[in-house]
Amino acid sequence: MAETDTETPRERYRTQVRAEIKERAWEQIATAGASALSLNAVAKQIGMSGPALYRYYASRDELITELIRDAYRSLADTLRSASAAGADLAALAHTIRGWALEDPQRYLLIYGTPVPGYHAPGDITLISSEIMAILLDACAALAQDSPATPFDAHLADHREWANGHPAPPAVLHRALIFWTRIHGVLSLELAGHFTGMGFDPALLFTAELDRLLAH
Amino acid sequence: MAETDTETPRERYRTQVRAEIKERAWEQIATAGASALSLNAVAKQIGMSGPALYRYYASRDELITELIRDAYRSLADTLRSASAAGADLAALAHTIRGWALEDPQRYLLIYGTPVPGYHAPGDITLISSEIMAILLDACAALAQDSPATPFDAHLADHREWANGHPAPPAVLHRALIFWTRIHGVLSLELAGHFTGMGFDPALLFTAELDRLLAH
DNA sequence: ACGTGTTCGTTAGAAGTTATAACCAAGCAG
DNA sequence: CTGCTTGGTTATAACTTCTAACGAACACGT
Repeated sequence: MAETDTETPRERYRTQVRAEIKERAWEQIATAGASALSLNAVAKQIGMSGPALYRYYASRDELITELIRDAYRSLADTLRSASAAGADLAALAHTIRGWALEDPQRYLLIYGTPVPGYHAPGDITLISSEIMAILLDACAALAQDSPATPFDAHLADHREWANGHPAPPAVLHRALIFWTRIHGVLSLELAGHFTGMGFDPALLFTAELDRLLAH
Repeated sequence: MAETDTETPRERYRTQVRAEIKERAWEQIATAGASALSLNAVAKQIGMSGPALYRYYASRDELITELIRDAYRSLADTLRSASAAGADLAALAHTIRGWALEDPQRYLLIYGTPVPGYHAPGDITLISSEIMAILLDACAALAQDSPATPFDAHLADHREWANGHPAPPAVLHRALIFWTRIHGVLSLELAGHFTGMGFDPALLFTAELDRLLAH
């Protein structure tokens, strides 16, 4: 392990502390949710008192934004490496579910209820479109003959979000419903709305995935 | 308007104040989300100072639970009256969407990210199953020939959640995917994940609904 | 090797929050 | 009219985020 050594010890220390802060923050979020994240508690767990933490993050919101960014980054990386390993759309779906179950609050931090005023910084929407690009590729690789719907026509005129991806409207449509259906089952499962209903959420998930791939 | 007059003026006043508290609480939630609901702010808006509010709700959580209950109640009532007016599954879907867009935070309060520890009291799950019953009825009314899936077989053995509804497994399955798909599109729309993508969420919603009804 | 200046941590404090305790006034009943 | 229940008040405790002021430790240029 050599180089990238233009790091002063000060900078090394700083990034390490920032990492530990995020570490502890994730622990809190995992057990109590993002709304219960307390900077004070994080600071005390690390062993420094309260306001010291503001040397590393300007505000609670900035820390949370960083966590959201990391979560997106993690999902994008996971999907990209799965895709590079030859995963098809079905495999990607299971990859997403596995990633979500690994840390439900991390998924919910991204796709859960946002605070009404919040606007993600630009680089985050960039990662989000990286994810979308992977999904679009996987959908495009799937040769399928869906009848053209009115919404397909609408998408032909509104494809900015595809970021120049050359897929035909039907593929764009497929990527969207892949997203919404996966999220529909997954978010209800993670939010606990299936608990006590008796059936196995995993089976519902794969059943829904099968339907998506069938038609 | 007569009777049910076994109400003492004290009780009348009490229920009226409780109603106003909820009123103001909804206003706050609608603009800033449930996590930003402040009992103090609500109390001041009503004109009484802070702790007076604890005569009416034992805690912030109790107030929020009551709001969740009211939200469920409102959705169930809306669906029931729509159903009574002859609405089919498609109409119910649009009813749900209309209800959600009317006050997005109200929908998200029910189906959004929960706090990890939270368990809804029994009477709320009761309302929830009332909603499910309406959906099951609407799905049962729709004669459809879906090929039996493995998940259908699983549902045949795990139908407790249907609360004794006599629908066959395929109908149970249809009700579930109706729920998850509607929620998938709707929650992403309400959370703002479609903003800036260019297409019209309403068209995606109806397209997804059409697919659901087609197969 | 020695100032100097940036950085990091501390404590103090302001302005919030939920929630409890103690107290007082007003309403309702015997 | 006496008293009890109820609804409001203020004071306080224990939190929260976040700013300010100060001190110490470190890195760097001379």
